[in-house]
Amino acid sequence: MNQSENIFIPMPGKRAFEEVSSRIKKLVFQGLLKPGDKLPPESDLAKKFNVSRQTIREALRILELSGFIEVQQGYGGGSFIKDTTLSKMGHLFLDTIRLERITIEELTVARLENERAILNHAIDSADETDIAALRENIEQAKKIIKNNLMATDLNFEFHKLLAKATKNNVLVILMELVLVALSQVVARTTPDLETTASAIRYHEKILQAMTEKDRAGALKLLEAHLKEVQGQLSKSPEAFKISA
Amino acid sequence: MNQSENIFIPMPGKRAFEEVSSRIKKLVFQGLLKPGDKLPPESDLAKKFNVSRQTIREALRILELSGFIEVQQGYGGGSFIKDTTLSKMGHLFLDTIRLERITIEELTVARLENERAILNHAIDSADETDIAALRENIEQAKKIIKNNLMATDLNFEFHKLLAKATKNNVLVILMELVLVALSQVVARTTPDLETTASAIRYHEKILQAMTEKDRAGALKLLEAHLKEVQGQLSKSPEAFKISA
DNA sequence: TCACATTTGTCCGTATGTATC
DNA sequence: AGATACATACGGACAAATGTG
Repeated sequence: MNQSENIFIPMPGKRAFEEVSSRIKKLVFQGLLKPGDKLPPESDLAKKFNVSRQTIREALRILELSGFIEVQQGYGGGSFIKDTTLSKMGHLFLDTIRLERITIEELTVARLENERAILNHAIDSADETDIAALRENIEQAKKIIKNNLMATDLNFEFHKLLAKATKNNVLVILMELVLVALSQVVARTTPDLETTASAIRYHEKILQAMTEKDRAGALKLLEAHLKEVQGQLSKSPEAFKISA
Repeated sequence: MNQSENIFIPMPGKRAFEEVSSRIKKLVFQGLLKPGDKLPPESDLAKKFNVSRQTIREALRILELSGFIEVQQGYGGGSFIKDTTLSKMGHLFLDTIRLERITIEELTVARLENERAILNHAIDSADETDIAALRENIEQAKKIIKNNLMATDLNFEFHKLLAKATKNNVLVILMELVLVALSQVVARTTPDLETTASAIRYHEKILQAMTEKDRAGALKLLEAHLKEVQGQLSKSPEAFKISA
C-alpha cells in the first residue's frame, strides 16, 4: 500500500467503495499484496483513499465476501490478505442450489460425470506424490474407522486429491464446488459407520486399479462407489431446505 | 418484511450486519421475498432491525454481491430482490482463475469434459422445446453472420441451451461458470468471422446428429468443434492477466 | 488481576448526489 | 424548475474485542 494511492479520483458511475475494493483487488492480482499481509487500519485506509471510514468498511465487506481478506477484531487485529475465494464460491454455490431447488439426484449425476472425467485424466497424469497422498489418505481413514469414528472429511478429501492429480485446476474447482454442496447434505444424514467403511474399501480398490492403469476397472469401481453413496444420501431428500 | 422483524437479538460471535443479511436471505429462501419485490428504504430497515443505517448498508453490500438484490439510486429506487447468484458466481470464478493462474488449456479440457457429459445426457432428455430453441439459435446466428457481424454471444448461448436440455441444473451451472471465463478470453481475441461461421456449421451438424440420436457422431463433432475453438483461443495466451 | 493500547464494530447526525414526478 | 424519495458519503463518537505490560 504505497503513498501514490493517496490520489483518489472518484469514477463516474462507479461507487466509491467499489473503486476502493477493486483497487485493493488489483494489488492482490499484481502480487503486491500476498496472503498473510495485513492492510492498514480502516482509519488509515480512509485517509489514503481520501474517503470516509464507512466507505472503506463497505469495500472491506466486498473483499471479505469475495475471499480476498479476513478481518479480526481487537489488538493486533485488522484485515489480513487470504485466498479463500474457492471456499466463498462454495457458499454462493449453495445459495444458488437452494434458490434453484436442486435435487440430490441432479447433484449426484453432475458429480459422477465430473469424477469420471477426473479419474480418466488422473490415471494418466498422477505422479508418485499424488499416489502417495491418496494412499496416506486411505491409511488415515482406516485408522479412524477402527476406533469406530466417522471418517467423512477424509473420504471427501480422497476425491479432492483425485482431482488434484489431474493437474487441472479447473477440474479441481468444479469438483470442490460439487463436494461442498454434497458435504452439506451429508452433514444432515444420520452417520453410518458401515457406509463410511465401505467407501474406504472402494477408495482402496480404485487406487489399486489406478496404479495398474486399469482404466475400465477403475471407472466401474467409481460408479459402483458413487451409486452406493447416492443411495445413502437420498434417504434425506430435503437436505437443502432453509437454513440461511 | 413483516412487523415481527422488529425484535433484533444480537447473536454472539456474529456481527450485526451478518445477522441482518442472513435474515433477509432466509426470507428469500422461504419465498416470502420474491424477485421484483422491493425492500424498505435503508432508514426503515434500520428501524425494523433496530440497528444503524451503516450496519444496514454493510448487510446490503453482502446481499448485493451474493446476487440477492440490486440497488438503484434516486426517486423510486431502493433494494430490489433479484436472483443473479449465478452471474455473481461467475465473477468469483474469474477471480479464482486469475489468482490460481489458470491456463486456457486447463479451461478448455474442463469444458470439453463437461460438455461431453452434457451432450450425452441431452441426447436422451432433450424435448421438442429444447430442439426448437437450439434450431432457432442457429437460425438467428446465421442471419447475423450473413451481415458480416459476429455472433459470439449466440454461439455461447447454443452451448447453454444444450446444457439446459439435460434438465440438470447443476450441469447448467457448471457449464455457465466455464463459459463465463471463456467469454472473457474471447472478448480479448481479435474477432474472426470465419471461425464464428465455422462454429455455427458445427452447431448445425451437432443438432442434426442429436435429432438422429447418433451419439457417437455428435460427440465426435463436438470434439472437433471445441478443438477448433481452442486453436483460435490459444492465440491470446495471456487473456486472464490483470484487469480487476 | 488490572489498567492500557489498538483496531474493529456500531451508532448518530448531517450533507450531497441522483432519478422521478 | 422545484419538490420528493431515495442511496451515497462524511465526521465524530463510543462500545466491544483482543491483546500487552
